[in-house]
Amino acid sequence: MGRRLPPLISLRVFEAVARHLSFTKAADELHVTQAAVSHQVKKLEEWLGEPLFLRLNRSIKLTKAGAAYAKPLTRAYDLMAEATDALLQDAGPQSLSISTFDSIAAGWLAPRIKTFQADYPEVGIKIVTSNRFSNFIDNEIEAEIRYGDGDWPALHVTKIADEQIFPVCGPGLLGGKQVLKTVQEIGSYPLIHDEMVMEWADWLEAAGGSDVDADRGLRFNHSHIVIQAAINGEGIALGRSLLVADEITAGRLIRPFDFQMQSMFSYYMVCPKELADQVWVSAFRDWLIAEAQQTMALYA
Amino acid sequence: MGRRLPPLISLRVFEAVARHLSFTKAADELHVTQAAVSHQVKKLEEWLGEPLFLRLNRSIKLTKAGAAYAKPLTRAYDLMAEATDALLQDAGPQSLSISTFDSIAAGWLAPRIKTFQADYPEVGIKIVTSNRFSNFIDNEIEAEIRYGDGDWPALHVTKIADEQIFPVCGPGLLGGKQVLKTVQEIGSYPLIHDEMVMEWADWLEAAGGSDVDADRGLRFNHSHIVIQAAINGEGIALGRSLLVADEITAGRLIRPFDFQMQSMFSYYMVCPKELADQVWVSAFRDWLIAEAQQTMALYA
DNA sequence: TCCGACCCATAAGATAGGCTAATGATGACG
DNA sequence: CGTCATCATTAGCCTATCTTATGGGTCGGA
Repeated sequence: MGRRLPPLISLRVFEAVARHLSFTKAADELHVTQAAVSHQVKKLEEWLGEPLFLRLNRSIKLTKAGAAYAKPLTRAYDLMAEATDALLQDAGPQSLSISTFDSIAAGWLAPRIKTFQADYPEVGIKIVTSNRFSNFIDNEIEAEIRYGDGDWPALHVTKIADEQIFPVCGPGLLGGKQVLKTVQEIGSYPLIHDEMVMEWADWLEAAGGSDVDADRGLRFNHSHIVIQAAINGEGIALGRSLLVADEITAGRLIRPFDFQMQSMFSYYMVCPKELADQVWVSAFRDWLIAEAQQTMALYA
Repeated sequence: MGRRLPPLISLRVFEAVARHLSFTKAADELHVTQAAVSHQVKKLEEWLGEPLFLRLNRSIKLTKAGAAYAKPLTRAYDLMAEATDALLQDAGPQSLSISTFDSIAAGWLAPRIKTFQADYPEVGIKIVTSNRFSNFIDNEIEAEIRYGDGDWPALHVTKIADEQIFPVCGPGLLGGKQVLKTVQEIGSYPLIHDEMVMEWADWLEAAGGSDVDADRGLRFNHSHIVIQAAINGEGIALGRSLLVADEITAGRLIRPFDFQMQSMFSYYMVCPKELADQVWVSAFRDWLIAEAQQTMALYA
């Protein structure tokens, strides 16, 4: 006879519920829905043949049996978590190297990465910028943030965010006006072209301004420089939602016209398939998704 | 940030492997295949990004990290198991009432049940014999062992064993001979008919002895009495594999002719669906299956 | 007293993770 | 050397788990 243990997932869920005294809060902690928690608790109660919670109108209470049960479980899970942390700490100086393009690194990732570092101080994070995709062969990179169509069959791919394309310019450019009423007014200002994004002509057509002359102005192959030029008041550029978010929030860029068009490309995190579930890699992925969601909320 | 815990199933598997220092033995303990264990260990190692075992040729060794990890895990699972046992013990005098026909209770279940009791001394076991199926309405029965076709849609049904039908008789009946060479020789002895099993005529036809007169002899509606009559040398009866196993083992019955025919009915354990996963109910089910398998191994 | 907010339960359907079966690889042991 | 014992790997199935959507019940505020 081995040990007699209930279904482990149910146990874990029960323990979380017992700590929070709330199905909903436990669901948050475990990143599942309240319904899932309800199921698991019910399952455990049936397995034991014994109710663990009293369901009151707007709250729950542990039964006597439930309270007695929860205490050692909390202790057990603490032990596990401690042991896990200890192992992860000791397992040499862990490092996570992330590769991405300059523009993403400078315009979005670098300003945010410290919050990830704060959550996982034991991981050494290295950001490697490169303007070509990594092949992951030499094992020097664990993960890469890519802008593209998501079709990389040999790798583990997770979409981080879609991207919106819209005009941006320095706040002084419009001479007091904050917004343009018609697309056509864009024609009165110099344009800045970014070879990494769509053509102005395409955007203008989608926005209903195909009669505007789309060829005037400066042309760069680097989004970061485009953004700098726009901030400096050189003209109106097509901004990529993720890359201009901070400049807009800080007021260094404004959106003179609010039509936005979704790019055919998106941001993805990729990594070798065998690293997909590694704890730091997936922690980083979760963090990326959450940060991107927060950034993109600006454009909802 | 909640706790950082690996996939729980992988953890549990790892802990078992670490105790046994064997994937195969751990698989036995956990009632899964060796392949499943291999998968889970691999998964955990990938999650942690750290090997836990050294694979030697015919054995494994914990790595330093693995050994340090296993110890607190064992402690954690012990805590859980203790807490679970305590809860199950305290949760009032637990009882398990099992209903079944007289013949099964007397001929097979009763002589074996003490081994179940020994494994689970804290459960009060009650065997209720009845010659009709329980309706499970009054909640006085948790489970029932049925002989039939398995088609009870409102209940949780698990097959326990198929049944073989074959001739049995007391060892003295054949007057020194231990076996009969042909089916036809059965015609020289009195027959005992059991209304709960198939007709002798059907069995004889299947065995190639349709010319034997199948109507002679005593007729009972109770398998237990049929078996007693056979033991007493009253004639040859058709024995049900499960019910005559002990008598055969003890030498009180012999099989004069070794053709056996599978019954169209089997043994099933049924219980209300909501009790199917309750710990004692499923422990009993597991025990039943194991015992039946052992009994049926006689006839393989 | 009616409405909205908050909680947990339940049903139905989708999905992912775990399991199995089969087979391969490796080295030991007789 | 062949055989056995042990762990690894692959592919596919299946079931437990999760989600979405909904409902019922209660409390508090307008």
